[in-house]
Amino acid sequence: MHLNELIHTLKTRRKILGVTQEHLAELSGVGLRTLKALESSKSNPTFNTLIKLADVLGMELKLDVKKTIH
Amino acid sequence: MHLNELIHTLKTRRKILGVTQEHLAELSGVGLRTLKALESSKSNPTFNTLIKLADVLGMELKLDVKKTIH
DNA sequence: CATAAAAGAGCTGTATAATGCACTTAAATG
DNA sequence: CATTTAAGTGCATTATACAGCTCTTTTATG
Repeated sequence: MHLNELIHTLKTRRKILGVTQEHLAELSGVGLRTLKALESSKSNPTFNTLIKLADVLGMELKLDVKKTIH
Repeated sequence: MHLNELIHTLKTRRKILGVTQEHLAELSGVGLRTLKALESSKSNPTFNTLIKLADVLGMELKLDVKKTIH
């Protein structure tokens, strides 16, 4: 999952939940400016930032060995 | 997946593949100093750094909605 | 279509991730 | 157990993530 895909996933999830950027920023502890920059592809977020957002959105980051369908 | 877990996963995978930090740094384009700091829990890596390492290690980062076993 | 709400951007300061180099410590190997 | 190789640390620099404030643009709503 590359950055654009991840951004899209986060953004879509936020909208599904009906949460504004401002509210998500408050809930997650991530700065509003940071969230805006992230969602508009203006940054390379840190792991901590992603985790904070994912937690509030009921999501999780996973790192797995790639599997091929055989 | 929180940071310590992710670090452990990366480190374990690197060792399974029998790759040194130095070699992984070269292959991934991540600075050796950066990799050392990451593996010894001295940093909060960026998404790009994680992707670079995951790619070389045959792994992938995923962001999914949490599921409960029901 | 006017107004309000949300999203995005410019400017800027601070904190820290990324990096290289040199050195130390730990682990592996003959 | 001496030597080599890998891993980890201190120091310093550069780049940039994070943050808040303000303003603009876009989207939603009456």
